[in-house]
Amino acid sequence: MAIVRVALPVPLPRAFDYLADDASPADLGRCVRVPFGKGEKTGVIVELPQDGQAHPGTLREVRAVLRELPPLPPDWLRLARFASAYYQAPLGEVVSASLPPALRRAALIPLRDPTAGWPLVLTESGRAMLGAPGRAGVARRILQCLADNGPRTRAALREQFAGSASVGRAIGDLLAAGAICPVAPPPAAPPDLPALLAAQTAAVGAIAAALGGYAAFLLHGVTGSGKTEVYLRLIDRVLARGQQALLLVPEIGLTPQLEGRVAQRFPDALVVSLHSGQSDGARSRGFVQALTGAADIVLGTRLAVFTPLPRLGLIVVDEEQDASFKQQDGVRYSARDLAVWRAHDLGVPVVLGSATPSLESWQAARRGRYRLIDLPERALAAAMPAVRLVDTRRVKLDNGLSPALIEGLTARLARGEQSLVFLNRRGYAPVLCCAACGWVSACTACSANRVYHAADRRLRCHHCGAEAAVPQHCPSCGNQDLQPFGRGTQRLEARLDELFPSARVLRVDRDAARTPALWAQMLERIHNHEADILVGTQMLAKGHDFARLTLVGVVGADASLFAADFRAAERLFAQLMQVGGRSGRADLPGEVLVQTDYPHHPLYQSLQAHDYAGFANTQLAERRAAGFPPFAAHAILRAEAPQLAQSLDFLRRAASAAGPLPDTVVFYDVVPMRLARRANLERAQLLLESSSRTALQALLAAWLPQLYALKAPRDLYWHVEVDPLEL
DNA sequence: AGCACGCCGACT
DNA sequence: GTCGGCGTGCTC
Repeated sequence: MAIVRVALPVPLPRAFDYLADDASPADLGRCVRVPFGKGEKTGVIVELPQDGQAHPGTLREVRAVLRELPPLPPDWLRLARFASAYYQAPLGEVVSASLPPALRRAALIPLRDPTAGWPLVLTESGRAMLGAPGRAGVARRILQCLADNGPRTRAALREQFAGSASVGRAIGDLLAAGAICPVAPPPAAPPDLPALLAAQTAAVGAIAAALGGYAAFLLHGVTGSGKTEVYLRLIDRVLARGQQALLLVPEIGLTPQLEGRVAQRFPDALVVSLHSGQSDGARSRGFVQALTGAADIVLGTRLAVFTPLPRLGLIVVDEEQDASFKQQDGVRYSARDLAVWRAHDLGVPVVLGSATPSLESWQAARRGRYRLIDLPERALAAAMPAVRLVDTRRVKLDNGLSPALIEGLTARLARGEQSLVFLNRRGYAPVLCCAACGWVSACTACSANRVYHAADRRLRCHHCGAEAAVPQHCPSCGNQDLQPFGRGTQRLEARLDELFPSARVLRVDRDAARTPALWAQMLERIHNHEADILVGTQMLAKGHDFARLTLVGVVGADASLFAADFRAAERLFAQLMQVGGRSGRADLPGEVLVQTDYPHHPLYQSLQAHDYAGFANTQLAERRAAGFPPFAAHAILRAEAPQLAQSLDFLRRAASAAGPLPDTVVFYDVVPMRLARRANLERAQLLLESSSRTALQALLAAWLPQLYALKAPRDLYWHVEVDPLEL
């Protein structure tokens, strides 16, 4: 009787052994259903131990092995193992975080839909995971129609299939699977007609020459320099070699155009999208298509780095500096770093693309660990936008708007062009105050203030989501005079409406674009020029081409200039470059107005000169002097509990459990977190720093078992984060 | 994480 | 006399 070692989705730092009468080495990487405690769980066979190990005679038997799907390939298991070891997370947790939810829960009764050719797996509830037969039928007809007539939008498909009851849901499936596009794709620039820039050609050549072996490239190209075109050309080469390509993007929901562009560019390839916003079925289908090798291109967010790809030939990480590549709960991995490891492990090239690379990647390029490729010019003859710094110390601001910005907006309106006012703070005002007694709209569950939302007259905590109606009078002293303090997008929107009564002002933030449908609708309105002035946050900064947008006004950027976080400047620079890049992308020249009290600050000076390298090198010098990443490695142990004392106590005991420290590793003091209380939990942390990543890893590996052994209250949660982005 | 077992307060 | 609080311990 063979023994299999199974990784299970439980927060225990070990795998579990089971008996399996017919298991063979071919079952390594297969999903299994096993008894666990009182119940049953689905896991993955990660090893076939030769002996019975520590539990002879006490092993229970595997209930079922899913043999109808190919096993997860060995390189996938290596990746999961590495992530587990590096991020100090149980292998079972990594494995279950990598599997689509439906596959994790699947009762492992495989079927095959002979007509669609899609493997189906029945879930426990009896629902077919990859779409019920009725829906699959409709979906097939839609796909056939697409094949016959070329890409269609959702609206066009609705019209064509009017009367079919399940067409809406089938379209939803297809959208979620990335087979069709929610927004009409922009007319593709004919790939050969404005010919490629010389720099693009060189980039494609250099990277393509490396196909077939490991090489890491940092593709540094300003917004609009044509990085995407380089990726597409490379993918083309990869497909020609009979291989699969993996393209990781920050937030796929924000860039539906890319899905359309990829699908349109490779009509004969199977393009699969993977992101957390998808339905179970769609995600599972994409995962299975990748695993079987049916998918040619996988386009996905951070979780897609774990997609099994038997023919993988190239990994691309677009906007590699983006913080959303870092998983912030559960297994706290960096998809970008795992992508590099995976490429190295598999012997394929990896391309990290960015206009403003992370300082980690920039330093790696300076040291020659990554090969730097520059795309210095904007493609399509569009010039870089002119950046103007508006000194706000000597001018009177109108609700935060400088005369220069108001003038700029007026001029754009007169010319029929679009403007964007960027303010990274949603709501009307960040806090409501009582003028008489000093009461502020504090959150009862967090150490933060609740934001005043004028649109629905609510006070809302942006950290825990708690909300309440705006009080009629001060809850503390009864005074009726409650003042909004500070500025958010809603307040700017209101003022712009007053200032420009004839303009169509459109606010685009997470509140206004709550759902994907609303967001898509807003994008459509912007593209159709049904808005003159956009007021937006972050959301609007990423990867959108708005042809008639020629002015970007930046308001309130100074706030992050002197923030305590040592990465604040890096993030601000990237954000401003990114949002500035929205200006003037087509034939119209663009302008960026940055309002600031510190026009001579080096960050703004570099921004004005479009000098990323200058900024990055200055920052790196400071980081080196301070002994911060990338010249040191960080890890954080965090604890949260109802009482701060419990969290602090746990961390102090954890620190002593580590015993005497090697002199390469420093433990900082146990401190409450910056936002100490969140959702009624008191949080504290312990920062570890080392000049040697290896030493830090060794210490963590030895320390973790001690942490698991520590006694802690039932309601205390702790986790380790390796390479944290925020301290 | 679930889910047991296991000892101390307010109820039919 | 029981139902139920959550403290401690285990899951191949």
